[in-house]
Amino acid sequence: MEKPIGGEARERIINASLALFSQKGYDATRVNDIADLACVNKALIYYYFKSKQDILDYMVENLNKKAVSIAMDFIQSSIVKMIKEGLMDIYPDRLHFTSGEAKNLFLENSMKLYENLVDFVLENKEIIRILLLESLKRGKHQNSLFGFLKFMKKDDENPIFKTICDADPDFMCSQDLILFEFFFSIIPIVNFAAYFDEYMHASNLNEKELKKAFLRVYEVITSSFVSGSDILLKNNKI
Amino acid sequence: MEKPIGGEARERIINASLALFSQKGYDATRVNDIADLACVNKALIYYYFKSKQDILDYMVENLNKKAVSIAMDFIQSSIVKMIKEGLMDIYPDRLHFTSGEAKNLFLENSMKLYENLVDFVLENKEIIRILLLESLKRGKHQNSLFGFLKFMKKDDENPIFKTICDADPDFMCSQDLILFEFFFSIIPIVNFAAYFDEYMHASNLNEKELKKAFLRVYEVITSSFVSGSDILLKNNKI
Amino acid sequence: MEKPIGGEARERIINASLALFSQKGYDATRVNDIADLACVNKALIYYYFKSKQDILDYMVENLNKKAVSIAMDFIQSSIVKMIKEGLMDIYPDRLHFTSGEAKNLFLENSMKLYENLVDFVLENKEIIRILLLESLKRGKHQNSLFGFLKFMKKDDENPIFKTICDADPDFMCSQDLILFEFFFSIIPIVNFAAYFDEYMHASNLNEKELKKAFLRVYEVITSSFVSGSDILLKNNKI
Amino acid sequence: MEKPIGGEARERIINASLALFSQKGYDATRVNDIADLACVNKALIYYYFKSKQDILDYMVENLNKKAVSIAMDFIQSSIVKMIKEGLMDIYPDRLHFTSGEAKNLFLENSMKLYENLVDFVLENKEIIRILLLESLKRGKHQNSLFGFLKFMKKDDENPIFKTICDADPDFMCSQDLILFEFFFSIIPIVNFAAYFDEYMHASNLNEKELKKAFLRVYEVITSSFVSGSDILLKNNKI
DNA sequence: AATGAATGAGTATTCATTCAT
DNA sequence: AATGAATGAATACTCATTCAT
Repeated sequence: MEKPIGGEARERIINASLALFSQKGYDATRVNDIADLACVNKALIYYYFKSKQDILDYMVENLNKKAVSIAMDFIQSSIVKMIKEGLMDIYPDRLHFTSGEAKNLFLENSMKLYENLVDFVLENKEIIRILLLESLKRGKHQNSLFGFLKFMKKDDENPIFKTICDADPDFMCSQDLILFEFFFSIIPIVNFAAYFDEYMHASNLNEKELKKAFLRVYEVITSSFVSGSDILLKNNKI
Repeated sequence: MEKPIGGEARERIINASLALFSQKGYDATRVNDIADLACVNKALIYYYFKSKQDILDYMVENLNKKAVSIAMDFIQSSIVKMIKEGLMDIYPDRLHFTSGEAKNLFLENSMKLYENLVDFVLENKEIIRILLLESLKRGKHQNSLFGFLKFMKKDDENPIFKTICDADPDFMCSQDLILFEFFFSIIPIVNFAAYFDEYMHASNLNEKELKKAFLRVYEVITSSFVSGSDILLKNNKI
Repeated sequence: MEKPIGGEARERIINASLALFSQKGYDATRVNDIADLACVNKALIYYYFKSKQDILDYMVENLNKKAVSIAMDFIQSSIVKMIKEGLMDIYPDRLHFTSGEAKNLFLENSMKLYENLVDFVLENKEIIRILLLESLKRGKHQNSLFGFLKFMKKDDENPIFKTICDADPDFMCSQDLILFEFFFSIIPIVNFAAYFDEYMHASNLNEKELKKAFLRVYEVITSSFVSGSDILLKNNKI
Repeated sequence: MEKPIGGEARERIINASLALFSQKGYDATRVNDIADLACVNKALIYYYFKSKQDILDYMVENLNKKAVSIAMDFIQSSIVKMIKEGLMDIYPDRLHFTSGEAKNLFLENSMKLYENLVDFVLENKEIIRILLLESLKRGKHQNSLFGFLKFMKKDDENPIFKTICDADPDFMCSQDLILFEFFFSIIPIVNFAAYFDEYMHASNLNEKELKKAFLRVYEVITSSFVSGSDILLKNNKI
C-alpha cells in the first residue's frame, strides 16, 4: 500500500464505495475492493461505518440532502425573492403574479432549475446510478426514485406545477401530467446522468455538447407538452 | 414455438430465477433461493444450466429473440404486405409510398407498433427489470439496453425513422432526434414496465387505465415532438 | 486431512463440539477447530447446523431429553409398577403406601435413582460441564441448571419429595429443603461430573472408587439431613 | 489498604471488567464493551493493563489475597489469641486445648469463620462467578477453585481439620471427608454466591433471609456429617 | 493521563459449484 | 432426471492491540 494521497481516510472510503457501487452495483462490490481502492485497512471501514449497507445509506441520505438543498435554493432565489419584491404572492391554492413580466421571470427561473437539475444529476451521476440500481430492487432504497419525484409532483409544495395551473386556471393537474412528469421528466433526466458516459462515448459528442443537446430536447418536450395538454385532457375526460 | 428442452423442473427454475433476479437483482440472488422457490434440488439447477450466469444469459437471449420477433412481425405485417399490395416500395435510402392513404396507413401501423411494444415490455416486465439492472452495471449485459435501442435507432434497419424522413425530406435525422428516441422513448417505455407495479400502486389506477394513460402521454409527446422539431433543428444548427 | 474414522460426519461434528466446548468453553471454541477435530470441511458444519450456537442448542436440548427420559424411567419402573401391583396409590396431594415394606421398596428405588443420576451425569460429564459454563453466563441457557432442578423440586411432579412428606405428614416441604436440594444435591452432583477428571487425578482414586465414595458421602448427607430436618424446621418457624 | 495505583479511570475499568466478565464470561467480553461501560477510551485500558488477560489475572490475584487475608484473620483472632491466653497449643501434628471450654470457644469461632466465608463470597460474587467459569475451562485459572480448596483441605495449614482430629483422635481424615469438604462445602458455598441473585429471585426471599437459610442448612449438614461420620468410616474401611 | 485512528490476524458464515449415487 | 453430501474460496465483519500525538 502506497502512502495515501488525498483527503481523510473516511473520504477515500466514501469515494471508493461510490465508484465501485456505481460500476458493479452494491451487491457485487466487495468490502475488500473498497479497502483496496481507498488504500485503507479493511477494518478501518468498520471504524467509520457500521456495515457495508451503512456506507450506501450514508450516500443516499447525502444525495437526498443535496437534492432538497437545490429545491430550497430555487425557492429562496425565486419565490421568496419575488415575493419580497412584490412580484408574486402565495395564495392558499396557487401562486399569483402581479404582471406578465413577473410570470415570465418565474418561468425563466424554472427553466434554470431544470438546468441546475441537469448539472446536479451529472455531478452526482455515480450515486444516481446507484440509486437507480437500488430503486429497481425491492429493498431498502426502492423508494429513493419515487421520493425524488416528490418535489416535482403535483402537490402543495410544488411551485412549478402551481405556476402552470396559475397561467391557465382551466388546466387541471391531471394524472396524465404526473405520469408525464415521472416517466418523461424525472426518469429521462436521471437516466441521462446514469448513462451519460456510455451515451457520450456512443454519440461522439463531448460533455458540453451532450448536456446542451439534452436540455434542448427536454425544453422542446416540456413546452410542447404544455401546449399539447388540451389533447391529453380531452382524452382524460372520456 | 420450438420443442421445449428439459422438463417442467427446468421451467420452474427459469421462472424462479426470473422472479428473484427481478426482485433482488442478479448478484443478491442465491442459487439456494432459486432452488427453494423452484422446489428443485440445488444440484439439478446445474444439470440444466452451466452456472448461475448461464441462467441469466439464457433469459436475456430469450428476450432479444422475442424483441426481434416483434420487429419482424411489424415488418412482415406492414412493410412486406404493403409492398406486395403495391402500396409502397423500398428505395435504396428511404421508403416510398404510392399515395397519401398508404402513408397514413403506415403511420397507423407505426402507432400500433408502439402499442405492441408497451404490451411487450409489460408482458416481460420482470426480465426488463433485470435487464435495466444489468445495463446499469458495467458488466456482461451492459449493452442490453443500448442493444434494445438498435432497432429504434437511425440506421438502415429502422423503418420508423425512414418513414418520418420520407414524410419530410428536409427533416434530417439529427443527433437530437436519436437522443430523443433514447431518453424520451426507449428509456420511458422500459422504465414504465420496470416500475409498472409500483406506479400502479402509487397512482391508484388499474392495469388497463395506467397502460392507456401511458400510451396517451406517449402519443402526445411523440407527435408534438415531430411538430416541434423545427425548433430543435434551429438550435442544432447554431 | 486423514481419512476420517468413525460414524457420519454429523456425528463427528457433534462429538468434536462436545469435546471443545467442554474444554475451552463455547465462546473460546472456534468453528475452525471443530472442523479440524471432526475432520470435516468447515462449510459442512453449516450444512448440518444453522450456526455455532445451533450446535450448542442441539446438545443442550438433547441432554434435557435424556434427563427427562431418566425421570420417566424411574416413574415407570417404580411408581407405575408399584401402583399396578397394589403397593401404592397416588392421592391428590401425596403418595400413599399400603405397607411399610412398600415404602422401603420405594425408598430403595429412590436411592437407585440417585445412582442412576450419578451414572448419567458422569456419562454426560462433557455436556454437563458446558451446561454449567452456560448457566453461569447470563445468556440463552442460563436456566439450564435451574431447569435441571425442576424434577427435584417441591412440586406436584416430584415423587421423591412426596414420599418424604408422606412418611412424616408434619414435615412440610420448607424452603430450606429446596435450598438443600439445590445447593447440596444438584450442585454437588453436577459439579462432581464437571470436575470428575480433575478430582480423580488429584485424589489418586480410580473411576470406580471415586464414584462409590461420592455416593457414600451423598447418602450420608441425604439421610442425615432428613433426620436433622427437625432442627431446620425449628429455625424456619422463627 | 495499600496506596491505590492509578486514578479513578483504572478503578472504573476494573469494575466494568468485573461486571462484564461475570455476566458474559471472559471470552465473550469485548475490550470495547469494557471501555464503553467504564467510560474510558479503549486505548487507556492498555495504558493500565498489559492485555485483557492481564485484567482477569489482576482480579483473580486480588481475590486470592483477600481469601488468604480472611484465613489469616481467623488464625490471628482465634489461634494466636488463644495461644497467647494459654487456652491452646500447637503440637507438631495437631492442636491441643487446655480445657473443654477452650475447645468449644474454638468451635464457635470456626462457625463464625463459615459465616465470614459466606459474607466473603457474597461480597465477591462477581469474581467468584468468573472464577467458577474459568475453573470449568482447562485454562490458566482452572486451578483457582482447587486452590480455594487448599485452606479447607486436610493438610498442615488447615486448622479446622486439626480441630476435629484433635477432638476425636480416632477420627481419621479420610478421603471421604475431603470429598465432602470439596463437593458439599466449597462447591455449594461458591455456587451459592454465583447463583445468589438468580436463586433469590426464584425463591422470593430477600438477601438477608436467603443468607440465613443457607447458613442454617449448611450448619445442619456440617454437624450431622460429623455425627454421621462413623457410617462413612465404616464404609470406607471395606 | 488520554485519545482518535489504524491494523493484522482472525471468525463465523456464505456461496457457487461439484461429486457420487 | 434427481439428490444428499461435500468443498474451496470467498465474504462481511470483529477484535485485541498498537501508534502517534
